[in-house]
Amino acid sequence: MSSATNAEDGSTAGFEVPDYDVDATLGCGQAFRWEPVHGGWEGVVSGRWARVEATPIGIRATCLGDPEGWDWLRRHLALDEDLAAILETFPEDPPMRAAVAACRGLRLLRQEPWECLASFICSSTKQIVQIRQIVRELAGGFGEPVVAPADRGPVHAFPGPAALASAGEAALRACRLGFRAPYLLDAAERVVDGRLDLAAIARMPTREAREALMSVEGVGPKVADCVLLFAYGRQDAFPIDVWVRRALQELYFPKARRLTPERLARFSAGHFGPYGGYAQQYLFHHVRMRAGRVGGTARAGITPEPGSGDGR
DNA sequence: AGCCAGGACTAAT
DNA sequence: ATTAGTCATGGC
Repeated sequence: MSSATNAEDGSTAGFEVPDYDVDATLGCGQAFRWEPVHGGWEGVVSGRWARVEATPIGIRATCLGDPEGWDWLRRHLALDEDLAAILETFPEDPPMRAAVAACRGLRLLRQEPWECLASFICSSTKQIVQIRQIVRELAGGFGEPVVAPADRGPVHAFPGPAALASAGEAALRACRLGFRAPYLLDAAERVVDGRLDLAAIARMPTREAREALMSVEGVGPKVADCVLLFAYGRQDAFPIDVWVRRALQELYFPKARRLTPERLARFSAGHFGPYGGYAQQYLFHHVRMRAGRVGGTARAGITPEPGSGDGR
């Protein structure tokens, strides 16, 4: 930390961080509660409202109340991660190089497991803007109020499993969850009654942790990998969604007719190295930016389609 | 109006 | 062990 100021009702601190792209990190679809406000990003971390802005040498953060050393935010934002060392492990191929060139400074967050699991249960066959909407409604409906600047309107923490378990399926469906409502309910009930121990998962080998997560209804391989990667720091976990699947096919298997999920998973695990999940997020964000799906509406005619010949 | 979305589940081969 | 149908909902 290079500087800090403390007012009666809030604190601001500057952090020197090389290669930190705030927009890419908070807007790339790994987390759903950070929102762009007045040139910065605002969200709720560990029950606290926080604002983050990019500076020439790193980031500036603001919170209300006692920041208590900022470890909660430093950990969430992964400020201590050696990004350069991670990027060096990426494979030296043209698609990977292009992705890193396009969004260097993107970092994986360290999210709270329950919020991450619940959010990605809501994510299946939903657009990111809709996921953000669902998560916002869940927080507003069932989350604890959080102290925030008065002009922001009411801000709520993401609701804990007990709050969602007691909400009932109908109330969850009212948040536009659709068929995912019973899935989220199942997850909440498992955490509440102990069948799913989110703290124990942190200590499990990745394979075992993945199985434990997939015991929840509505949690398949992709959602489990997202939680392993975004919340549990298993940076070799490689979520394959429709965007990543298309990117892999177009960029690495332009001739292949169709590849089974198992074959793509095997290729990814072998090709992208110990930080494959990190590489995956670079590919994901790169193709979505290229398609105009980040920070606005899609531009006509650029949406990637299989066989459109953009890859090489 | 029709297609698609950071999928997973189920039933039928 | 693979494959199609189904599930809500909203953006484009």
